Amino acid sequence: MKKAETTRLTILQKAFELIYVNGYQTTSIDEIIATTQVTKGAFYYHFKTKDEMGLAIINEILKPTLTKSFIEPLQKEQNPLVAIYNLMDNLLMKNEFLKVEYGCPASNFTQEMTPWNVDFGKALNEITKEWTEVMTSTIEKGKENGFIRKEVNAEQVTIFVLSGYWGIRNFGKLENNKKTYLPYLKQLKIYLKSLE
Amino acid sequence: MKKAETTRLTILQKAFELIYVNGYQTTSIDEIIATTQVTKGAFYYHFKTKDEMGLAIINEILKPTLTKSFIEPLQKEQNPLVAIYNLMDNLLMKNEFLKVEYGCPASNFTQEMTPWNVDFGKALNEITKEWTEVMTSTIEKGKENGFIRKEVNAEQVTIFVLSGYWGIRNFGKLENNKKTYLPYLKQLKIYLKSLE
DNA sequence: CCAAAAACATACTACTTAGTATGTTTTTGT
DNA sequence: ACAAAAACATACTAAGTAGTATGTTTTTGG
Repeated sequence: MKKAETTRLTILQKAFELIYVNGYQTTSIDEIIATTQVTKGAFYYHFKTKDEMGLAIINEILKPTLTKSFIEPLQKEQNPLVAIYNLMDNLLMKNEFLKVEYGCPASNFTQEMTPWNVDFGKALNEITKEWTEVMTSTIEKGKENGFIRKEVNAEQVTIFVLSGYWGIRNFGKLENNKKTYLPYLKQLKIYLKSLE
Repeated sequence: MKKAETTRLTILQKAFELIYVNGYQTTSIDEIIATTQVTKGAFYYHFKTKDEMGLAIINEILKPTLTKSFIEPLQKEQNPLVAIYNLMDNLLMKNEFLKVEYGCPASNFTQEMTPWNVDFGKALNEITKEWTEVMTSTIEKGKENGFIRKEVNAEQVTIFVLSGYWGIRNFGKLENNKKTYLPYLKQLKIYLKSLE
């Protein structure tokens, strides 16, 4: 990788972490360049504005990250009910990067940036769309393979499950303890079983 | 009401609306005193800091509001499954104050303020605790009255339902359309029916 | 009615913010 | 090797921020 590209990526990655912890508004450019050891000139050579950087973070950091940890696991299991439960269990209890006190980065961004920044909303919507589409088609396949009852509405279940995930992340922030996730996971398991 | 109390309440109410729409960080004191027609001297006579005002908003505006629209409806119905569904339907589809593009004020506050402000977290946690306790006991009563199966875990269901609500609020922000709520509500109904 | 306290008004400060102007250094293609 | 472009560095600006200093007006209790 070229050195200039490295600089750019360093900014995006460090800024992403800072924003995940502190929020977008409260993470200043000065803070970003201080922790990355990059000067202001370098920063503004790579990004015209702070929002351009924010968009780049969503598209170049958040999106591939979520694809890897949210989407791929769904495609590797044949039984979608098992896949969904294991995905949630991994995201909530085992993922090393996602911290209970900081919530879900995608959810944080959505909460903080929409509706007042249209571009952010669009970019985040694309990510969500990808996730819901994959989960929906996974469920559909599960119906064909006899894992799930035929009368189950795949899209409804997807939205229901995703909502639960985002919501329990919020709950975790409040309680600041992963134990909060346990009753959610238990009930999720029961709910998923009801779809068999 | 005394005039001074009126001033204080005006500040809290207008600030609450501004924060609901724009977020806490991006709502400045100057903006608040401009829209309330209250001078800076008056503002800082009533509140020592911005955060003191924020806390007052949570305790004096948000808390009673949520009690009225989130908790009381649960206590007026005997069948908890009907009560929960109608509550969600009202909050999502019919409530005039809550707008799809701005989400749920309690959720917004939680997302934006915790964990970096401990006092905010505590105050918000109390509100949530109240809601979950009422919903849990409502479900327990429903078990005794034969509306809900005995083996259902009330606390699990409460957390599951509340998570879904917060999550779908986030979804609504992304889509900026109340229609997003419909598949969630349909699936919620099915889920609740499975508890009978 | 009138002094003391409460309530409000105005002008200011110190600091932070995103962004710019104007450089210098490094890389790159020929 | 060397000019041109890319990449980075430093010092600055203008606008905003929360909060303060120092007043004036209004209310209140005796």
